[in-house]
Amino acid sequence: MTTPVPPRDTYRHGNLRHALLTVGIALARAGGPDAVILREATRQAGVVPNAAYRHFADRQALLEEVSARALAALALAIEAELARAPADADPATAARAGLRAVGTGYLRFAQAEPGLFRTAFAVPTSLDGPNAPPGVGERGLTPLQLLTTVLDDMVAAGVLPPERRPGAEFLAWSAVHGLATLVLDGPLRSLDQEQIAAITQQLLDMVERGL
Amino acid sequence: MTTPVPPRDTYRHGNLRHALLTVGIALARAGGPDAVILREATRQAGVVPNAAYRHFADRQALLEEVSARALAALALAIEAELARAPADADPATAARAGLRAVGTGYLRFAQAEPGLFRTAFAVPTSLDGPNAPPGVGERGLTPLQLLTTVLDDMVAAGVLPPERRPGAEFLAWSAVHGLATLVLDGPLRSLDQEQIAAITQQLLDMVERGL
DNA sequence: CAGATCAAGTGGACATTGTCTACTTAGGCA
DNA sequence: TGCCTAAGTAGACAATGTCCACTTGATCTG
Repeated sequence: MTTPVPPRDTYRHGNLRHALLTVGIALARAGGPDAVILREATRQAGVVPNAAYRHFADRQALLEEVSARALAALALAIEAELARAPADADPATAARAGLRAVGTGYLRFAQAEPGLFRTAFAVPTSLDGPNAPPGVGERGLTPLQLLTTVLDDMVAAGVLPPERRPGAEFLAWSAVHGLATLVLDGPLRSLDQEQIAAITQQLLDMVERGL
Repeated sequence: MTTPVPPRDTYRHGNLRHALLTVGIALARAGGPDAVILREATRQAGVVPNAAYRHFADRQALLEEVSARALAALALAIEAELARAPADADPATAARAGLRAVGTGYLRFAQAEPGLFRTAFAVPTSLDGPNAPPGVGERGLTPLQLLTTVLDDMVAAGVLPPERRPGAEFLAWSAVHGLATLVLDGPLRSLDQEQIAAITQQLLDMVERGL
């Protein structure tokens, strides 16, 4: 796995921070958060281990940045699914489709990029709050914000009673995130893609009905 | 953290395997799966690191055993909550209460024992299948089996339409497990116990309505 | 009851990782 | 032209998991 890199001829690397991030993402993609090894990253960047400390306080700092990128990738996947949602004339139908799109995008991403998905949630402080900036997609929204938007649309379309709106994002998120976990690391690990797609629909039915 | 232990006077430890398991559980309790350090366990058992290899193939094997015990603790917590459920005369009400009890017990345990909870799900192959035995509570059932039972009761009581029964355990589980994750490591980390209790009720409402 | 056997512990070693404290190099500004 | 300083390098340390060879002594046999 230690891809050897042609020795630099310049003393300066040029863009080590970016290089470490790129390698870090690749490592996370391939093996999840634990695979983000500082020394391995510097190795692949063609640099001595300590050089990393000029750009990141420690391994944790690198991991947090990588995690933020992973979260951004998730946001992008959700946005893509949202864009694919049928532009129904009926706002109620459209709003419901939006919620399903968010859930579907979330779960698709978890399956397609398990390493990144795990990495996105490996660092506790990377979902909201003060350090949100990097974890966003093209619209500049985090996954949570995308979900929030869709739920607001549902209230506006009269599909979700306003008194049930507060906290609804966490209920929907719990369901979808939980399923992702069970599918990735839990007892549903051995299901094939069709089965997962089926249970995803079932879950989204439950959420839609129950919210 | 390295509690020194009085030096043994016997060459044989007597019950090293059990001792390592006990220490391992304590470590997991205090710091989650990553805190289950093989060397630390042997240290606290008053034994040289390699001695562990007479009882466990490697660190992973120890972790798996500890994980199974953690799962058993979770099963116990659920059973306790189930036992506390009001023995209603109406089977429909009782069945619904059962489902809520399972969810409540699950989430209470996650809050009360975050280290054990994380450890229970740290090893992918410890929920079901061939290696189930150790992960059970007093009734000899795993958490999943407890949930399954409650759902069957709901069908029997006419609270859950039979056609919605297949796969229902994974839907309910997803929701509850997802919330536990969000509360433990996600954006709901900063909620106090009351707020968590409130959102738990909301989530269980959703599940009950949506299943 | 002497002695062999063999599971259970010990000792020492190795590679890997994160991280610390100097030291060196060279890009860009005075 | 020459210095300042950010960016890399060198070398070291402690910790971890794990391997191999050696020792110890409880138990089972002749």
